[in-house]
Parts: sequence; structure tokens; C-alpha cells
Amino acid sequence: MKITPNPPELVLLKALWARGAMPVRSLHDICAPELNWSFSSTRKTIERMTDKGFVSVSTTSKPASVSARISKTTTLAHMAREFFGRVLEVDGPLPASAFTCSTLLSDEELDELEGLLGGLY
Amino acid sequence: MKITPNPPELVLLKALWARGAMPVRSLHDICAPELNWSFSSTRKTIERMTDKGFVSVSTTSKPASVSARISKTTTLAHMAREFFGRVLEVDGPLPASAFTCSTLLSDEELDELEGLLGGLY
DNA sequence: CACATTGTGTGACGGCTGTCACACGGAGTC
DNA sequence: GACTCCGTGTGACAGCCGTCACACAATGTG
Repeated sequence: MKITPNPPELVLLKALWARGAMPVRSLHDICAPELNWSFSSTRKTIERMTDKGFVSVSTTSKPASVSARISKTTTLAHMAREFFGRVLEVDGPLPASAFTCSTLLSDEELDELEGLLGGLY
Repeated sequence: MKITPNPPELVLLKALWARGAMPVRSLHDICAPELNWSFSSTRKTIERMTDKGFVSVSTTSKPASVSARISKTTTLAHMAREFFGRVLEVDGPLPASAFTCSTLLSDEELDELEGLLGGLY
């Protein structure tokens, strides 16, 4: 299972992680300024992310609602490990210090990440 | 100027950084086990890297020789900054500690990187 | 009900990437 | 000189990505 979202996908995922499931339109409104693209692009990207298993779309309610299917910490852990391994060729466990200055992570999430990073190699 | 080599390109660049300019065939022989692809692929990738300005090919000598045109430290600094900024949303200077466990970098290179990373935002 | 807005299905297209294959000319070998 | 191997120019093709547009159904509003 590949779990490395590309840049636009990561933007959408971050919004979902931060604010939970929401209708496609809302997600678009939140991310459009950053992505600077049209509603069609948001929809298509979500479609592709669905195929990859990154999100799921629930059509039970009126405007279909999107939710993340992969967790923030495991995704970031994968991406970090990929980057450090491939680019910097770090073999051992990653230094948690690399993440403490991230504005993305709460203390609990940092703890979780640390656990994931140690055991992932 | 974009300066973010994709994965196969980075493999070739690393070999060039480590061993200096060399004929295409030698570069292929060194990287093929890791890339697991054919000589044609190496050649085509080098061609594309030439277009991007990542390497240059000198045809003055008999078997044309490839050399890196972008430096290891600036390239890694760009990639690291891109990753930390986009994925982890780190705004300030990156912690040098993130690099000390890399098996790629000498002490002087670490110093250089640290300088680049501090002033790059 | 007629119209305007929103949601959804689907198709498209050019660029980059990964990955070759083919063909041809020069160089070394018998 | 004929054959073989290597270097080089070039073309190809499918898959993913960024980015829409079009068409139609559903829904709200006067």
C-alpha cells in the first residue's frame, strides 16, 4: 500500500485532519486559496485519492462528505522515513528533535510519531 | 530554477558527487544495481538531467563524461527545506540535528549545510 | 412552474516520469 | 575487409499529475 500523498493531496489531507470530515465544497473553499485552482481540480483530486484509499466519500447524507482514511501521524511518519532514508540516507531511528519545531503536531501526536519512527525500520 | 531531482536522478547525482565525473557507462554500472533498470534508462535520465541543468556531458574526450552541475550541499539544503516546509510546516531555521545522523555528509559539509539552512528562508 | 444555483459523472489534454527498443556509425579483432 | 561490440541519436509508450470543461440531475426560490 503506497501511502505518500503528492503535494496537492497533502494539502487536502491536512485540512481534513485539522477539521474532520466535511462536504467537498467546504474542503474546496478551505484549500482553494492555497492550491489556487478550480473546484473541478479539487473534485478530481479527491476522486483519485479515493482510488488510492487516502479518503472516503460518504454519500449517505445530502452533500457527499469526505473524510480522511489515513491517519496524520502514520502518514507523516511514512513520509519522513522515506525522505530521511532516500535523501539523507539515515538508517537508524529518526531524531524526534526533527519534528518538535513543526507547527503541525500536538504533544501527544509528537509522542505517537516518536513511537512510529523508532519502530519503523 | 527548479532544483529538486526526482528519485532516480538523485541516485545518479549521489554517485557523481561521491566519485566525480565519469563516463556514462561507468555511472550506469555503479547505479544499475540500485535502480534496477537498463542502460537506455540511465542514458535517457541523464539526457533529461542535462536539459534541467543538473549535469553536463563533456564530449571532448572519447567516451563522453558526465559531471554534476549542482552541488551536493545546496541540493540537499533545497530538498530539506522543501520537505520541512511543505510537509511538516516548519518555518524557522531547521535544526542541524536533523542531519547529523546522515551517513552522507562530512563534518565540513554539515557546517556548510547548517549555514545554508539558516539563511534560506 | 420556470429559473438559478449546486452537486455529480465523465472526459480531456499536455507535461513529467519510468522505462525501454531500434538503428546507425566508429573502433577493435582476426 | 568482415564481424562484433560499444557509444550515441532518437523515438516510443503507458502511467501519473495538474488542471480544467462540459453536461446533466437535483434542489432551492420567486
